[in-house]
Amino acid sequence: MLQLRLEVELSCSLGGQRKGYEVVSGGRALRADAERTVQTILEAAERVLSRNPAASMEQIAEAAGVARTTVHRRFASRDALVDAMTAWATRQFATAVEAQYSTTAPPLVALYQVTASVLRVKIDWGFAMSRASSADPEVARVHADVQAKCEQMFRRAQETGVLRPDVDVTWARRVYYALIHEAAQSDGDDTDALAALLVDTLLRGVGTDRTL
Amino acid sequence: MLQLRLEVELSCSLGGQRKGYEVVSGGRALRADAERTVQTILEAAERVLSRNPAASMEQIAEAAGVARTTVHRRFASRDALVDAMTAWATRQFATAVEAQYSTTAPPLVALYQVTASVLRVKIDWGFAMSRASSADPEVARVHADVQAKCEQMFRRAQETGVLRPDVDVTWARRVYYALIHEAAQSDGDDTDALAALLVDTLLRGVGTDRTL
DNA sequence: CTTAGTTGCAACATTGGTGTTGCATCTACT
DNA sequence: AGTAGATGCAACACCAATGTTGCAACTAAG
Repeated sequence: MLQLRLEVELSCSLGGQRKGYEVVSGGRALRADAERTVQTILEAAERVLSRNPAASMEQIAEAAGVARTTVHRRFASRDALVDAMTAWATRQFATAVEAQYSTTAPPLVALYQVTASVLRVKIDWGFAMSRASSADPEVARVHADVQAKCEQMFRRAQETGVLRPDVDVTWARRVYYALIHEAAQSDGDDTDALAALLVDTLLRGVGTDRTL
Repeated sequence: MLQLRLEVELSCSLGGQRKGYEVVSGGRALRADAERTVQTILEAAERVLSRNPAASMEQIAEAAGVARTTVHRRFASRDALVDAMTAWATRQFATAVEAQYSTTAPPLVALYQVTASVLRVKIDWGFAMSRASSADPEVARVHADVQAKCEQMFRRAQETGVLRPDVDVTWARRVYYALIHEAAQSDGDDTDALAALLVDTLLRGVGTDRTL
């Protein structure tokens, strides 16, 4: 809880916007309990929508333990709610990447650390993060930015001789994203082990060396 | 067109059911032009729903170039339409696998051929195929069946020394599926090259041999 | 304590999608 | 050519989800 509020302010200063989520109230500060309610709703929405993207506001409200009217009081519309989720998740995502990404660390170390960090976010905010093509230009910018960073990292890995020189960097990134998506569906909670498995698979594949 | 009808009959004999799609007409044979309309609708639905899963019947009908009422005449409900798509795609899928799968061919050859074959179906029927958890038990059976075949193939590959003995077969299959999903999003039409790239990535990864 | 903010509840209006029907027109098949 | 089947169109009923409002009860914060 405390951590969440911290992240809000952190990301607000990063994003340069007043509030991450689109609340109905046109800019007035929310009382502490209301702020908590907003978070509860966002988390419930993620939980419900990741299972059923067509779920109704009623189901989301129920999962959050609030009345449907409360949801509508905090989010102007269904779209606004989803946009808020996307914005929130995107900021978590950006924070996770920025905390681990480094152009100076050895590519392999950077890759492993970023992977573990991103996996944690992806597991909790899978639905919201899958909406990279959002109406919010800020969200699009962050995703494009991270994607660029990712390919840059792979290029550097290629120069260092970690990645094969004959593989297309874009393809490598797509494979990486696909593996993250798949790994995030796992049930265990050991994200470090998961990240290790993921990176190992990404680099070595599942075959023996003498293959082909 | 001709090929489509052929496949229908082929799969009907395989599946053991009267009709693949759930038409409204309770069992009467459709006139040839109506049969074509059904196909057109299924293809349009796939095209539209793969872009927007929440698209309306109106949009589907428009994409198919028919009136909305016609869609409702052929499919009892929205669910029935989607189920029909799933059933159809699943049969294409099963056919593609069965045509290429072999327990006698070298695992690597089998893997490559199945991949290319499945990719072709997946590119055209991505939405319908993503609905593996269908109400239709036949669909679930086929998917479970293919999945089992897949893991069996990987086990065999492990025994032959093509797959590393320390990788979990289930994980290998999940990675394989994830790569197919990702590769199917590509735009080019050279499925053979795509399959080659996919299998190469699956087995060798994107890293150099000396990695780790 | 006081007040402004928050919430639940009940009731309501609205809307977009779904599914149905009747009829006129057209067409595949015999 | 004749007929059963297929389609388009307009009109309708229906419903579930969305979004709104007023009010009473509660509570965080000064």
